[in-house]
Amino acid sequence: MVTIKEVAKRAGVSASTVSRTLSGKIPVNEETRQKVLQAINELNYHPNILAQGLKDGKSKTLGLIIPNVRNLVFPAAIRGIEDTAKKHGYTVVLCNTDEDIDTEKFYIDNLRRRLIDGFILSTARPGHEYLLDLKKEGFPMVFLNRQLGEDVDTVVVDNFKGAYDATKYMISRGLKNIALINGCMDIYLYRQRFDGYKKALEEASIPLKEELIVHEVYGWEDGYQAMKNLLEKNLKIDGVFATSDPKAVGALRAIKDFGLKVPEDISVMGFDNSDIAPFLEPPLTTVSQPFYDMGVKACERLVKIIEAKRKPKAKVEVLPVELVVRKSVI
Amino acid sequence: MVTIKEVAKRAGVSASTVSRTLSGKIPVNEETRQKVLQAINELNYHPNILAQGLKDGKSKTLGLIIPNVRNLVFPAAIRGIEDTAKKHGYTVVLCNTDEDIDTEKFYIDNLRRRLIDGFILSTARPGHEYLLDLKKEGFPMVFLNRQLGEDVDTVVVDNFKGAYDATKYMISRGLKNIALINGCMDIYLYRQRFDGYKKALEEASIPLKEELIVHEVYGWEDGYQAMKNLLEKNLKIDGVFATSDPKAVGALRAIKDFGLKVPEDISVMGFDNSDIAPFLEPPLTTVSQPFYDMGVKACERLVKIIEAKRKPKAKVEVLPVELVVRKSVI
DNA sequence: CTGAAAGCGCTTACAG
DNA sequence: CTGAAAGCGCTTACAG
Repeated sequence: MVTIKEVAKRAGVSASTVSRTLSGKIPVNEETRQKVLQAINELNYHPNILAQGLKDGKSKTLGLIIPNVRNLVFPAAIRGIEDTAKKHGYTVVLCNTDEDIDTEKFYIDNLRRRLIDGFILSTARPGHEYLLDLKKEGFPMVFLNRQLGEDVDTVVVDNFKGAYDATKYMISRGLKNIALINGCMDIYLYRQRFDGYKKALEEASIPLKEELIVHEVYGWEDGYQAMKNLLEKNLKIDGVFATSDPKAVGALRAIKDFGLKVPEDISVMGFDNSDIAPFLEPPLTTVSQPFYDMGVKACERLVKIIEAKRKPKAKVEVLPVELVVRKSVI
Repeated sequence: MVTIKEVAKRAGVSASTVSRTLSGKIPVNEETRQKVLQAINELNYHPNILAQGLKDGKSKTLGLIIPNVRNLVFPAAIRGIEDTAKKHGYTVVLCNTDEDIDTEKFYIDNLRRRLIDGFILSTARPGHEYLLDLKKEGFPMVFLNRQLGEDVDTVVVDNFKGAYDATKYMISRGLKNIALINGCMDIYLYRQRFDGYKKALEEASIPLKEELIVHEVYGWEDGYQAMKNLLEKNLKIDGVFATSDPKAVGALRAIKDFGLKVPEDISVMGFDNSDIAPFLEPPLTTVSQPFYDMGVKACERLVKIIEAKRKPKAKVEVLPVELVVRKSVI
């Protein structure tokens, strides 16, 4: 690669001058500026971004830490982040942790050694409080989808309302025995979704039935298993609210494999509105999360924090969700 | 962050000695080695990876360039790449090009300025021959899924055989009027899949019907549209081979929306065996590609090239595919 | 075996 | 406005 020295030589100036005409922050005589620009062009010079950053410890790189790209919800968010990062001259490193805290720590440590400028994390949950210290150290960071208090910038969705609306809708359709297939209760968003579900039942004076509720379900396979178990218990169930689309996909399959019809026998409600939802059979009624936008917002925020002279106060941004009615609820 | 100087000071040695005990390539007196190690521990020192690389122009970073993470086929491959990169101490930067060559060039240029050590690209097609020059320059690079001649290391799947087996299977099930919903013919893998389809028909003495073939279809929406058009023409069709799962997903939906049944009225064959395939309705019969493994293989190969003293000769690795029979073909 | 020096490719006070 | 020097955090010939 062509270096600044070669450009300097060709233009007959010092490296400092080349650097200055490039940065534009310090005035350079128009005539020499032209000479430098010409040399840059002739040599097709592109400054080494890493070397540029060495001095002030920046790398123009962002770390994105998620549980697993293979989870349906992430690709859209990743796209939002990546598109936004690109716009601001940043590059993004993708890290999968499988929810393992040691892997997460490994990545954080590793990326810091690469002078990473900031992190977007979708892995926050109890036990990950050390992230708050990182933040206190002044390290730029935003939480996406997951949250852990108010001290870190966060982009989430109104999970309570989403679940509440979803459940209320199911009730309005005459459903009375609505099972819940939920995720880990120590992840805040699943607790909120659980609360939304409870609240809607409560308002309709429908008693909560413990035997219809299953937590700690993760992904399609698990969703399939959870639904199957529920079905085999021969409980009275006319609907199931799966608090994520993957779980709904699994539940759908289990219900059909059990010989029942959706939504005639059992209605299914999802949460996410992932790309696949309209193509499922029946097309999935679900709660839409603006994943791409969440990615954009999170990334915009992170860049703002990184580039701010004075760090802004953390804020939790709650984006709206929307019930998308298709055919899986009667 | 703690620097090498601070460690040197604490251990009462020079920075050189710290560097040497860390690299282990040059002998250090056991006693001083211990002192250094202790200082490193006490200060919790982690060398700056970027600074380490500046000297020899390495960054321990890989660039992964794909059309779009939102395409169902990529997440698994990304996981394979990322897991493998991690194992070798590399980090991976994800770039989406939407098949736009200028975006691709932008990324390549940008990443080179970051001393990227090599690329994995899933975007090769006619018009991207400039990549071959990059390779000739000695730049480490491997193609994944897509190929462009024999001069670049490539990891692909036996696309011809996959399509041939798929079509042959459909024929063996008694299907005679098998439509083809295919991708861009200038992408080699789609040409191969087309060839496999043709060959199977030929062997069964079934004439190729141009009106049953549609190329240039990309993704679910497009797949839906293509199938709809086919259906509206009132052609005799008893099966459709969609050369990717997303297209199959769209076709499935279109057939059902048209009031027909799969597979009773029309059989559907996919290609990919993406995670969603078993959960579709009916569960999709398709050709399985080992995406995760392909990612692993591509990354292993890239690391090998990067770290080799003498660059090995390029080789095209063709992994086997497998027909996965489920319920969408009669 | 070990230290001082030079260098990787930049940027930025410091002089002038 | 411009150049020479110092420095970012490392590594690696070069001496000893």
